[in-house]
Amino acid sequence: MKEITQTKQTRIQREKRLLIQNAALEVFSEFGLRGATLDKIARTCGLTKPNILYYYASKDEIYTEVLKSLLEEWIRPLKDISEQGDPLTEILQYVQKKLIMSKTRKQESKLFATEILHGAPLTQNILAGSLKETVDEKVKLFDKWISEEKIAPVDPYHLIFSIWSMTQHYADFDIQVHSLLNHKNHATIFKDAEHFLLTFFSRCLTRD
Amino acid sequence: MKEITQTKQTRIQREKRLLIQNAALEVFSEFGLRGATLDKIARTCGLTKPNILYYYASKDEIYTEVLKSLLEEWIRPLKDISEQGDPLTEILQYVQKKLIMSKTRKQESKLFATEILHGAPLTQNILAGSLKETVDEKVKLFDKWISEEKIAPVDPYHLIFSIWSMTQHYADFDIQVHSLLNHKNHATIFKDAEHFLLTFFSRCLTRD
DNA sequence: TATTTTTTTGATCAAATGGACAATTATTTA
DNA sequence: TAAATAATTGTCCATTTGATCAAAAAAATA
Repeated sequence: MKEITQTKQTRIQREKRLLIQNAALEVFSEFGLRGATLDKIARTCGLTKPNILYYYASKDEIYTEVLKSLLEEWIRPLKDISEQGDPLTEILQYVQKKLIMSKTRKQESKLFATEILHGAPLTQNILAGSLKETVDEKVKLFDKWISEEKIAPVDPYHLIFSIWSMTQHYADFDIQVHSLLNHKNHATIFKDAEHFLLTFFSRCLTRD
Repeated sequence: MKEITQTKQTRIQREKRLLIQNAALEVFSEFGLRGATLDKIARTCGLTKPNILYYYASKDEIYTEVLKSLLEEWIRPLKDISEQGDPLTEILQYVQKKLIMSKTRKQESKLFATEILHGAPLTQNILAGSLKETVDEKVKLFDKWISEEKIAPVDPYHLIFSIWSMTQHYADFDIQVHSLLNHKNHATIFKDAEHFLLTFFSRCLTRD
Protein backbone atom coordinates (compact mmCIF):
# COMPACT_ATOMS: atom_id res chain seq x y z
CA MET A 1 0.00 0.00 0.00
CA LYS A 2 1.17 3.48 -0.76
CA GLU A 3 1.61 5.74 2.21
CA ILE A 4 -1.57 7.57 3.01
CA THR A 5 -0.64 11.02 4.17
CA GLN A 6 -3.16 13.26 5.85
CA THR A 7 -2.98 15.86 3.10
CA LYS A 8 -3.39 13.64 0.09
CA GLN A 9 -6.24 11.21 0.61
CA THR A 10 -8.55 10.12 -2.13
CA ARG A 11 -12.31 10.20 -1.68
CA ILE A 12 -12.43 6.44 -1.35
CA GLN A 13 -9.70 6.44 1.25
CA ARG A 14 -11.53 8.96 3.37
CA GLU A 15 -14.80 7.05 3.11
CA LYS A 16 -13.41 3.58 3.72
CA ARG A 17 -11.20 4.61 6.60
CA LEU A 18 -14.19 6.17 8.32
CA LEU A 19 -16.24 3.09 7.60
CA ILE A 20 -13.57 0.91 9.16
CA GLN A 21 -13.22 3.17 12.18
CA ASN A 22 -16.90 3.03 12.94
CA ALA A 23 -17.01 -0.73 12.64
CA ALA A 24 -13.86 -1.02 14.72
CA LEU A 25 -15.32 1.13 17.47
CA GLU A 26 -18.33 -1.14 17.60
CA VAL A 27 -16.32 -4.33 17.71
CA PHE A 28 -13.53 -3.13 20.00
CA SER A 29 -15.96 -1.68 22.54
CA GLU A 30 -17.81 -4.95 22.73
CA PHE A 31 -14.92 -7.41 22.71
CA GLY A 32 -11.83 -5.44 23.70
CA LEU A 33 -8.59 -5.26 21.76
CA ARG A 34 -7.80 -8.96 21.93
CA GLY A 35 -11.34 -10.23 21.65
CA ALA A 36 -11.95 -8.24 18.51
CA THR A 37 -10.94 -9.94 15.26
CA LEU A 38 -10.29 -8.46 11.85
CA ASP A 39 -12.94 -10.79 10.51
CA LYS A 40 -15.54 -9.32 12.84
CA ILE A 41 -14.60 -5.79 11.91
CA ALA A 42 -14.66 -6.75 8.24
CA ARG A 43 -18.08 -8.33 8.53
CA THR A 44 -19.41 -5.34 10.44
CA CYS A 45 -18.49 -2.87 7.73
CA GLY A 46 -19.00 -5.19 4.78
CA LEU A 47 -15.40 -5.25 3.58
CA THR A 48 -12.99 -8.14 3.25
CA LYS A 49 -10.12 -8.69 5.64
CA PRO A 50 -7.36 -7.98 3.12
CA ASN A 51 -9.19 -4.86 2.09
CA ILE A 52 -9.10 -3.57 5.65
CA LEU A 53 -5.39 -4.31 5.77
CA TYR A 54 -5.01 -2.25 2.64
CA TYR A 55 -6.08 0.81 4.62
CA TYR A 56 -4.47 -0.04 7.93
CA ALA A 57 -1.14 -1.79 8.41
CA SER A 58 -2.37 -3.82 11.36
CA LYS A 59 -5.15 -4.41 13.83
CA ASP A 60 -3.20 -2.45 16.42
CA GLU A 61 -3.03 0.53 14.11
CA ILE A 62 -6.81 0.58 13.79
CA TYR A 63 -7.18 0.35 17.54
CA THR A 64 -4.74 3.16 18.13
CA GLU A 65 -6.45 5.44 15.65
CA VAL A 66 -9.92 4.81 17.05
CA LEU A 67 -8.69 5.44 20.55
CA LYS A 68 -6.82 8.57 19.61
CA SER A 69 -9.76 10.28 17.99
CA LEU A 70 -11.93 9.24 20.91
CA LEU A 71 -9.62 10.75 23.51
CA GLU A 72 -9.70 14.22 22.03
CA GLU A 73 -13.47 14.22 22.11
CA TRP A 74 -13.41 12.82 25.60
CA ILE A 75 -11.46 15.67 27.15
CA ARG A 76 -13.31 18.50 25.43
CA PRO A 77 -16.21 19.10 27.88
CA LEU A 78 -13.73 19.49 30.71
CA LYS A 79 -11.96 22.21 28.77
CA ASP A 80 -15.27 24.00 28.37
CA ILE A 81 -15.54 24.75 32.09
CA SER A 82 -15.16 28.51 32.14
CA GLU A 83 -13.67 30.81 34.74
CA GLN A 84 -16.17 33.46 33.67
CA GLY A 85 -19.35 31.56 34.44
CA ASP A 86 -21.04 30.92 37.75
CA PRO A 87 -18.99 28.20 39.50
CA LEU A 88 -21.82 25.93 40.55
CA THR A 89 -23.54 26.29 37.18
CA GLU A 90 -20.32 25.51 35.32
CA ILE A 91 -19.72 22.35 37.30
CA LEU A 92 -23.29 21.15 37.06
CA GLN A 93 -23.21 21.75 33.33
CA TYR A 94 -20.11 19.64 33.10
CA VAL A 95 -21.90 16.87 34.96
CA GLN A 96 -24.76 17.10 32.48
CA LYS A 97 -22.46 17.01 29.48
CA LYS A 98 -20.68 13.94 30.80
CA LEU A 99 -23.99 12.22 31.46
CA ILE A 100 -25.17 12.97 27.94
CA MET A 101 -21.97 11.47 26.61
CA SER A 102 -22.65 8.31 28.59
CA LYS A 103 -26.08 8.19 27.07
CA THR A 104 -25.18 8.88 23.46
CA ARG A 105 -21.60 7.60 23.29
CA LYS A 106 -21.78 4.38 25.21
CA GLN A 107 -19.38 2.55 22.92
CA GLU A 108 -16.71 5.20 23.29
CA SER A 109 -17.10 5.16 27.05
CA LYS A 110 -16.72 1.40 27.20
CA LEU A 111 -13.72 1.38 24.92
CA PHE A 112 -12.01 4.01 27.02
CA ALA A 113 -12.84 2.16 30.22
CA THR A 114 -11.48 -1.11 28.89
CA GLU A 115 -8.29 0.56 27.81
CA ILE A 116 -7.62 2.13 31.21
CA LEU A 117 -8.74 -0.98 33.06
CA HIS A 118 -6.18 -3.10 31.25
CA GLY A 119 -3.27 -0.83 31.91
CA ALA A 120 -3.72 1.83 29.23
CA PRO A 121 -0.98 0.34 27.07
CA LEU A 122 -1.59 2.81 24.26
CA THR A 123 -2.89 5.75 26.23
CA GLN A 124 -0.46 6.30 29.04
CA ASN A 125 1.35 9.16 27.35
CA ILE A 126 -1.94 10.96 26.71
CA LEU A 127 -3.06 10.45 30.29
CA ALA A 128 0.17 11.94 31.50
CA GLY A 129 0.09 14.59 28.77
CA SER A 130 -2.82 16.60 27.49
CA LEU A 131 -5.41 15.12 29.86
CA LYS A 132 -3.27 15.83 32.89
CA GLU A 133 -2.64 19.36 31.66
CA THR A 134 -6.34 20.10 31.37
CA VAL A 135 -7.16 18.48 34.69
CA ASP A 136 -4.45 20.42 36.50
CA GLU A 137 -5.72 23.64 34.98
CA LYS A 138 -9.28 23.01 36.16
CA VAL A 139 -8.10 21.90 39.57
CA LYS A 140 -6.46 25.29 39.95
CA LEU A 141 -9.69 26.97 38.94
CA PHE A 142 -11.68 24.90 41.47
CA ASP A 143 -9.18 25.81 44.18
CA LYS A 144 -9.61 29.45 43.31
CA TRP A 145 -13.39 29.15 43.56
CA ILE A 146 -13.00 27.44 46.91
CA SER A 147 -10.73 30.16 48.28
CA GLU A 148 -13.27 32.74 47.10
CA GLU A 149 -15.92 30.71 48.93
CA LYS A 150 -17.97 30.27 45.78
CA ILE A 151 -18.12 26.50 46.21
CA ALA A 152 -17.71 24.34 49.29
CA PRO A 153 -14.21 23.11 50.08
CA VAL A 154 -13.59 19.68 48.58
CA ASP A 155 -10.54 18.07 47.02
CA PRO A 156 -10.82 19.12 43.36
CA TYR A 157 -9.09 16.02 42.01
CA HIS A 158 -11.47 13.71 43.79
CA LEU A 159 -14.37 15.90 42.76
CA ILE A 160 -13.42 15.35 39.14
CA PHE A 161 -13.01 11.62 39.74
CA SER A 162 -16.46 11.50 41.28
CA ILE A 163 -18.02 13.22 38.28
CA TRP A 164 -16.29 10.89 35.87
CA SER A 165 -17.10 7.72 37.74
CA MET A 166 -20.73 8.47 38.47
CA THR A 167 -21.61 9.59 34.97
CA GLN A 168 -19.61 6.96 33.10
CA HIS A 169 -21.12 4.27 35.29
CA TYR A 170 -24.37 4.57 33.34
CA ALA A 171 -22.57 3.71 30.10
CA ASP A 172 -19.96 1.22 31.25
CA PHE A 173 -22.20 -0.76 33.59
CA ASP A 174 -25.40 -0.34 31.64
CA ILE A 175 -26.09 -4.07 31.78
CA GLN A 176 -26.10 -3.99 35.56
CA VAL A 177 -28.03 -0.74 35.78
CA HIS A 178 -30.75 -2.00 33.47
CA SER A 179 -30.90 -5.36 35.15
CA LEU A 180 -31.33 -3.87 38.63
CA LEU A 181 -33.86 -1.31 37.44
CA ASN A 182 -36.09 -3.99 35.90
CA HIS A 183 -35.11 -2.96 32.38
CA LYS A 184 -36.85 0.34 32.87
CA ASN A 185 -37.06 2.68 29.90
CA HIS A 186 -33.66 3.97 28.83
CA ALA A 187 -34.69 7.62 28.73
CA THR A 188 -36.31 7.42 32.15
CA ILE A 189 -33.17 6.00 33.70
CA PHE A 190 -31.12 8.89 32.39
CA LYS A 191 -33.68 11.45 33.49
CA ASP A 192 -33.62 9.98 37.01
CA ALA A 193 -29.85 9.82 36.94
CA GLU A 194 -29.64 13.46 35.92
CA HIS A 195 -31.94 14.53 38.72
CA PHE A 196 -30.01 12.47 41.23
CA LEU A 197 -26.61 13.77 40.12
CA LEU A 198 -27.61 17.41 40.01
CA THR A 199 -29.19 17.22 43.46
CA PHE A 200 -26.20 15.34 44.74
CA PHE A 201 -23.54 17.72 43.45
CA SER A 202 -25.37 20.92 44.26
CA ARG A 203 -25.93 19.77 47.82
CA CYS A 204 -22.33 18.81 48.09
CA LEU A 205 -20.90 21.99 46.63
CA THR A 206 -23.08 24.61 48.34
CA ARG A 207 -22.71 23.74 51.98
CA ASP A 208 -20.36 25.81 54.22
CA MET B 1 -10.29 -37.05 34.43
CA LYS B 2 -12.53 -38.44 37.06
CA GLU B 3 -15.31 -36.23 38.22
CA ILE B 4 -14.22 -34.08 41.09
CA THR B 5 -17.14 -33.75 43.43
CA GLN B 6 -17.23 -31.15 46.15
CA THR B 7 -17.42 -33.74 48.88
CA LYS B 8 -14.61 -35.99 47.82
CA GLN B 9 -11.54 -33.96 46.90
CA THR B 10 -8.03 -35.12 47.56
CA ARG B 11 -5.51 -32.87 49.27
CA ILE B 12 -3.70 -32.28 46.00
CA GLN B 13 -6.90 -31.39 44.22
CA ARG B 14 -7.78 -28.80 46.82
CA GLU B 15 -4.31 -27.29 46.71
CA LYS B 16 -3.91 -27.22 42.96
CA ARG B 17 -7.37 -25.89 42.26
CA LEU B 18 -6.73 -23.00 44.62
CA LEU B 19 -3.34 -22.41 43.04
CA ILE B 20 -4.95 -22.26 39.63
CA GLN B 21 -7.74 -19.97 40.80
CA ASN B 22 -5.30 -17.44 42.20
CA ALA B 23 -3.21 -17.42 39.06
CA ALA B 24 -6.33 -17.19 36.94
CA LEU B 25 -7.61 -14.20 38.89
CA GLU B 26 -4.32 -12.45 38.28
CA VAL B 27 -4.26 -13.16 34.56
CA PHE B 28 -7.97 -12.66 33.85
CA SER B 29 -8.07 -9.34 35.69
CA GLU B 30 -5.16 -8.05 33.67
CA PHE B 31 -6.09 -9.37 30.23
CA GLY B 32 -9.78 -10.19 30.33
CA LEU B 33 -11.35 -13.51 29.38
CA ARG B 34 -10.16 -13.52 25.79
CA GLY B 35 -6.81 -11.89 26.37
CA ALA B 36 -5.90 -14.44 29.02
CA THR B 37 -4.31 -17.65 27.78
CA LEU B 38 -3.93 -20.99 29.47
CA ASP B 39 -0.20 -20.69 28.95
CA LYS B 40 -0.10 -17.45 30.92
CA ILE B 41 -2.12 -18.96 33.74
CA ALA B 42 0.10 -22.04 33.69
CA ARG B 43 3.26 -19.98 33.82
CA THR B 44 1.86 -17.84 36.64
CA CYS B 45 1.20 -20.80 38.90
CA GLY B 46 4.09 -22.95 37.73
CA LEU B 47 2.01 -25.77 36.28
CA THR B 48 1.84 -27.10 32.75
CA LYS B 49 -1.09 -26.43 30.47
CA PRO B 50 -2.35 -30.02 30.32
CA ASN B 51 -2.06 -30.21 34.08
CA ILE B 52 -4.40 -27.25 34.44
CA LEU B 53 -6.82 -28.96 32.09
CA TYR B 54 -6.68 -31.98 34.32
CA TYR B 55 -8.33 -29.93 37.04
CA TYR B 56 -10.63 -27.82 34.89
CA ALA B 57 -12.40 -28.97 31.78
CA SER B 58 -11.86 -25.71 29.96
CA LYS B 59 -10.66 -22.16 30.21
CA ASP B 60 -14.24 -20.99 30.49
CA GLU B 61 -14.79 -23.25 33.48
CA ILE B 62 -11.87 -21.62 35.30
CA TYR B 63 -13.22 -18.19 34.48
CA THR B 64 -16.69 -19.07 35.68
CA GLU B 65 -15.43 -20.49 38.94
CA VAL B 66 -13.22 -17.50 39.69
CA LEU B 67 -16.03 -15.13 38.91
CA LYS B 68 -18.55 -17.05 40.96
CA SER B 69 -16.49 -17.06 44.13
CA LEU B 70 -15.76 -13.38 43.58
CA LEU B 71 -19.40 -12.41 43.26
CA GLU B 72 -20.43 -13.82 46.60
CA GLU B 73 -17.73 -11.84 48.31
CA TRP B 74 -18.67 -8.79 46.32
CA ILE B 75 -22.25 -8.61 47.51
CA ARG B 76 -21.54 -9.29 51.19
CA PRO B 77 -20.90 -5.74 52.48
CA LEU B 78 -24.22 -4.61 51.05
CA LYS B 79 -25.99 -7.32 53.00
CA ASP B 80 -24.31 -6.07 56.16
CA ILE B 81 -26.22 -2.78 56.08
CA SER B 82 -28.43 -3.13 59.13
CA GLU B 83 -31.88 -1.78 59.84
CA GLN B 84 -30.92 -1.58 63.50
CA GLY B 85 -28.01 0.80 63.15
CA ASP B 86 -28.01 4.56 62.65
CA PRO B 87 -28.91 5.15 58.99
CA LEU B 88 -26.18 7.63 58.11
CA THR B 89 -23.56 5.59 59.95
CA GLU B 90 -24.63 2.40 58.22
CA ILE B 91 -24.38 3.96 54.78
CA LEU B 92 -21.05 5.64 55.48
CA GLN B 93 -19.70 2.39 56.79
CA TYR B 94 -20.76 0.70 53.58
CA VAL B 95 -18.90 3.36 51.61
CA GLN B 96 -15.81 2.69 53.69
CA LYS B 97 -16.03 -1.05 53.21
CA LYS B 98 -16.37 -0.67 49.46
CA LEU B 99 -13.40 1.67 49.36
CA ILE B 100 -11.29 -0.79 51.34
CA MET B 101 -12.24 -3.48 48.86
CA SER B 102 -11.05 -1.26 46.02
CA LYS B 103 -7.78 -0.81 47.85
CA THR B 104 -7.14 -4.42 48.82
CA ARG B 105 -8.99 -6.33 46.11
CA LYS B 106 -8.10 -4.42 43.00
CA GLN B 107 -7.89 -7.51 40.82
CA GLU B 108 -11.34 -8.68 41.78
CA SER B 109 -12.78 -5.26 41.10
CA LYS B 110 -11.20 -5.12 37.67
CA LEU B 111 -12.33 -8.60 36.77
CA PHE B 112 -15.88 -7.81 37.76
CA ALA B 113 -15.81 -4.53 35.85
CA THR B 114 -14.51 -6.20 32.71
CA GLU B 115 -17.19 -8.84 32.92
CA ILE B 116 -20.05 -6.33 33.20
CA LEU B 117 -18.50 -4.02 30.65
CA HIS B 118 -18.45 -6.74 28.04
CA GLY B 119 -22.02 -7.80 28.50
CA ALA B 120 -21.80 -10.01 31.59
CA PRO B 121 -22.03 -13.19 29.51
CA LEU B 122 -21.56 -15.42 32.54
CA THR B 123 -23.02 -13.23 35.24
CA GLN B 124 -26.35 -12.08 33.97
CA ASN B 125 -28.32 -14.63 35.96
CA ILE B 126 -26.54 -13.60 39.15
CA LEU B 127 -27.15 -9.93 38.44
CA ALA B 128 -30.81 -10.63 37.95
CA GLY B 129 -30.84 -13.06 40.87
CA SER B 130 -29.15 -12.78 44.22
CA LEU B 131 -27.61 -9.36 43.60
CA LYS B 132 -30.94 -7.88 42.57
CA GLU B 133 -32.62 -9.45 45.57
CA THR B 134 -30.18 -7.85 47.99
CA VAL B 135 -30.30 -4.50 46.24
CA ASP B 136 -34.09 -4.44 46.26
CA GLU B 137 -34.11 -5.25 49.94
CA LYS B 138 -31.74 -2.41 50.76
CA VAL B 139 -33.62 -0.02 48.53
CA LYS B 140 -36.71 -0.71 50.60
CA LEU B 141 -34.74 0.00 53.75
CA PHE B 142 -33.43 3.28 52.34
CA ASP B 143 -36.96 4.28 51.36
CA LYS B 144 -38.10 3.55 54.88
CA TRP B 145 -35.32 5.71 56.30
CA ILE B 146 -36.28 8.48 53.92
CA SER B 147 -39.94 8.35 54.89
CA GLU B 148 -38.88 8.51 58.54
CA GLU B 149 -36.76 11.55 57.61
CA LYS B 150 -33.60 9.92 58.88
CA ILE B 151 -31.77 10.55 55.63
CA ALA B 152 -32.40 13.10 52.89
CA PRO B 153 -34.69 12.06 50.05
CA VAL B 154 -32.69 10.65 47.16
CA ASP B 155 -33.35 7.84 44.71
CA PRO B 156 -31.99 4.78 46.56
CA TYR B 157 -31.04 2.90 43.39
CA HIS B 158 -28.97 5.78 42.12
CA LEU B 159 -27.50 6.26 45.57
CA ILE B 160 -26.23 2.69 45.46
CA PHE B 161 -24.90 3.19 41.93
CA SER B 162 -23.05 6.29 43.09
CA ILE B 163 -21.41 4.42 45.96
CA TRP B 164 -20.36 1.59 43.69
CA SER B 165 -19.03 3.79 40.92
CA MET B 166 -17.12 6.22 43.10
CA THR B 167 -15.43 3.60 45.23
CA GLN B 168 -14.66 1.13 42.47
CA HIS B 169 -13.21 3.92 40.37
CA TYR B 170 -10.11 3.88 42.56
CA ALA B 171 -9.47 0.23 41.71
CA ASP B 172 -10.63 0.02 38.11
CA PHE B 173 -9.09 3.27 36.91
CA ASP B 174 -6.06 3.21 39.19
CA ILE B 175 -3.74 3.88 36.28
CA GLN B 176 -5.53 7.12 35.51
CA VAL B 177 -5.87 8.12 39.15
CA HIS B 178 -2.20 7.60 39.84
CA SER B 179 -1.16 9.30 36.65
CA LEU B 180 -3.21 12.43 37.37
CA LEU B 181 -2.12 12.57 41.00
CA ASN B 182 1.57 12.52 40.09
CA HIS B 183 1.94 8.94 41.28
CA LYS B 184 1.32 10.07 44.81
CA ASN B 185 1.66 7.51 47.58
CA HIS B 186 -0.98 4.81 47.34
CA ALA B 187 -2.04 5.03 50.99
CA THR B 188 -2.35 8.79 50.78
CA ILE B 189 -4.62 8.60 47.78
CA PHE B 190 -6.98 6.28 49.60
CA LYS B 191 -6.93 8.41 52.75
CA ASP B 192 -7.86 11.46 50.68
CA ALA B 193 -10.50 9.49 48.82
CA GLU B 194 -12.02 8.33 52.08
CA HIS B 195 -12.19 11.85 53.43
CA PHE B 196 -13.71 13.12 50.22
CA LEU B 197 -16.32 10.36 50.01
CA LEU B 198 -17.39 10.58 53.62
CA THR B 199 -17.76 14.35 53.39
CA PHE B 200 -19.56 13.99 50.11
CA PHE B 201 -22.12 11.44 51.23
CA SER B 202 -22.78 12.90 54.65
CA ARG B 203 -23.42 16.32 53.12
CA CYS B 204 -25.67 14.76 50.59
CA LEU B 205 -27.67 12.61 52.96
CA THR B 206 -28.21 15.03 55.83
CA ARG B 207 -29.74 18.03 54.10
CA ASP B 208 -33.50 18.67 54.29
C1' DT C 1 5.94 -54.12 49.27
C1' DA C 2 2.66 -54.77 45.50
C1' DT C 3 -1.23 -52.91 43.44
C1' DT C 4 -4.25 -49.46 42.32
C1' DT C 5 -5.33 -44.82 41.71
C1' DT C 6 -4.10 -40.19 40.96
C1' DT C 7 -1.24 -36.80 38.93
C1' DT C 8 1.90 -35.02 35.48
C1' DT C 9 3.68 -34.14 30.99
C1' DG C 10 5.51 -34.40 26.10
C1' DA C 11 3.74 -34.69 21.81
C1' DT C 12 0.25 -33.50 18.95
C1' DC C 13 -4.10 -31.74 16.74
C1' DA C 14 -7.54 -28.67 14.83
C1' DA C 15 -9.37 -24.25 14.69
C1' DA C 16 -8.81 -19.41 14.77
C1' DT C 17 -6.46 -15.53 13.42
C1' DG C 18 -3.23 -11.78 11.87
C1' DG C 19 -1.13 -10.92 8.00
C1' DA C 20 1.20 -11.38 2.99
C1' DC C 21 0.81 -11.32 -1.93
C1' DA C 22 -0.11 -11.79 -6.62
C1' DA C 23 -3.73 -11.37 -9.70
C1' DT C 24 -7.86 -9.00 -10.90
C1' DT C 25 -10.97 -5.17 -11.17
C1' DA C 26 -12.24 -0.38 -10.78
C1' DT C 27 -11.12 4.37 -10.93
C1' DT C 28 -8.50 8.33 -12.15
C1' DT C 29 -5.74 10.88 -15.12
C1' DA C 30 -3.37 12.28 -19.29
C1' DT D 1 -9.77 6.19 -24.87
C1' DA D 2 -5.30 4.45 -23.25
C1' DA D 3 -2.16 4.35 -19.56
C1' DA D 4 -1.42 4.66 -14.90
C1' DT D 5 -2.84 4.38 -10.41
C1' DA D 6 -5.82 2.80 -6.77
C1' DA D 7 -8.73 -0.61 -4.78
C1' DT D 8 -10.31 -5.33 -4.09
C1' DT D 9 -10.11 -10.16 -3.32
C1' DG D 10 -8.97 -15.31 -3.38
C1' DT D 11 -5.52 -17.90 -1.69
C1' DC D 12 -2.13 -18.98 1.23
C1' DC D 13 1.05 -18.99 5.38
C1' DA D 14 2.81 -18.96 10.17
C1' DT D 15 1.64 -18.50 14.71
C1' DT D 16 -1.19 -18.85 18.60
C1' DT D 17 -4.07 -21.33 21.39
C1' DG D 18 -7.58 -24.39 23.51
C1' DA D 19 -7.84 -28.99 23.98
C1' DT D 20 -6.62 -34.30 23.58
C1' DC D 21 -4.26 -38.44 24.80
C1' DA D 22 -1.23 -41.99 25.82
C1' DA D 23 2.58 -42.90 28.53
C1' DA D 24 5.27 -42.01 32.58
C1' DA D 25 5.75 -40.66 37.34
C1' DA D 26 4.02 -40.05 41.89
C1' DA D 27 0.99 -41.00 45.59
C1' DA D 28 -2.31 -43.60 48.06
C1' DT D 29 -3.93 -47.92 49.53
C1' DA D 30 -4.30 -52.78 50.61
